[in-house]
Amino acid sequence: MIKQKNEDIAYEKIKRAMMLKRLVAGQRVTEEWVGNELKMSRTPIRAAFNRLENEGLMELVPHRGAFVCNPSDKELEDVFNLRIVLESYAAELAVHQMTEENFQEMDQLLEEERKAYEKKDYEEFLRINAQIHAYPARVAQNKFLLQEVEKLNQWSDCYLILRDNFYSTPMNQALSIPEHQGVVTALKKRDIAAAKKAIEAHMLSTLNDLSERTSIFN
Amino acid sequence: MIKQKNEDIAYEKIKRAMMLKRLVAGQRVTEEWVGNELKMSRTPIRAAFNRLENEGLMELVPHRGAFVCNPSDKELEDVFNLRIVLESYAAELAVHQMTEENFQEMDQLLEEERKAYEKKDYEEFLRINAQIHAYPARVAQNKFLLQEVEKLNQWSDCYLILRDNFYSTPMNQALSIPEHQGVVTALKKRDIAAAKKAIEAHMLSTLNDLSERTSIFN
DNA sequence: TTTTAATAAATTGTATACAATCTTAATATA
DNA sequence: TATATTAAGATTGTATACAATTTATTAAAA
Repeated sequence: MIKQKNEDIAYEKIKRAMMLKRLVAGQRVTEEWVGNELKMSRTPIRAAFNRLENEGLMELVPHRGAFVCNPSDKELEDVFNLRIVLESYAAELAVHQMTEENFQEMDQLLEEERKAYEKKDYEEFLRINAQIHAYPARVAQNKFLLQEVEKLNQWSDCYLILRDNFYSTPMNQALSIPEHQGVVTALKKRDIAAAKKAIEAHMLSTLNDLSERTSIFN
Repeated sequence: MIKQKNEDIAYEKIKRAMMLKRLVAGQRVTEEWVGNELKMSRTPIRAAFNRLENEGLMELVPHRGAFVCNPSDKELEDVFNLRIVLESYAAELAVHQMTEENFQEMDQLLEEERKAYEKKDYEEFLRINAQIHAYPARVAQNKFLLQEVEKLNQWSDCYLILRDNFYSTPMNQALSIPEHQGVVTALKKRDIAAAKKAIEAHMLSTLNDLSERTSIFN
């Protein structure tokens, strides 16, 4: 059992606070305040802030404080479009490398996703969702690609939640299960065109759902 | 004039030391040692190390030290292939947004690149090279895409230099000038297929040159 | 009243001291 | 000699004190 560093714990807890909306978009937080909340000194908090800034989840303003990111519609669109490009590329690389074992693992992830949905365990659902999206990049074994796919996925989760748009209702999760299934089916057929189409459709479906929810009448 | 933070200065200087091969691939460096060299305390050095690790230029091993990255052939290939994907996508987004002014700016960058080559100012050459590669992503105004394109470009530079493969001789720089020209020409014609082809060809030409130089007989 | 200047407060940026952890070397034991 | 144990050293990880910088407040002047 390796002991986790405080700066890692701080990073995780701040991100989780965003996911649970205990920190809201645009909110100002200071190193001292978070340090008191987490009962740590400012040193590890500072390291965590830097990491979060680098990942686009916080904005650091010198001598003023740190701010939880407040993503615009444009930024969300940009991220989703980039995810389409990267995950499609990952699928292209992976499609001829996937073994029977890989397909079994993907099926199991889909199964676990379904269970998490039924249990209404949204944090678990998001965790598995991230694994599914990153799976082709993992098979492709391009670590730079994998890192970026995982990072953008995390961005998406935080952004959507901070904007109150997603996973607040379980409806959207229900939809994504068959869409994930569709991607896996295409990969099994080694049909890269179909896989890309399914990835793009799934990503846009998520994004569109978002646009609807953004309406003030929802 | 905004005063730069020590952690930013440290970050820049460490990266520059890599570019000038004062730090070599795999070399071990400690926070204390770098702090003494740069006449700073460990605090800003530590922040710089974290940033460099996040960008893949260093590897941090708890309680053992930090190591300058030692990229493998596979990693270099992976990065260049990813750059093809991202810069092609950027070109696709930018191709119909580029104005006459944009084209003039690109031409000017090409001109400056030529001058830097003639002056044998390699640091300047690399700086302009980075601007040229990032230009379409900048026009596309997807800040996530731009950030990633710039980051991968920097990786490439450091990796190539750490492996003694590039820009040690001016030959490779001479080659890339007409290749850059080719990309710009295609963009001017709004010919996205040609632009993508030119981008891919340029990237692979750089990578191939690398493979040749990797031979122990060179 | 509005603008300007000076001062105080808040916050980050940095240095330093100390604690925890890992590595290495020395020592003891089989 | 080989292996296990222990201790010492080196290095990062964390807390804290202080410096530098920015913002907010107050007071003064126009």
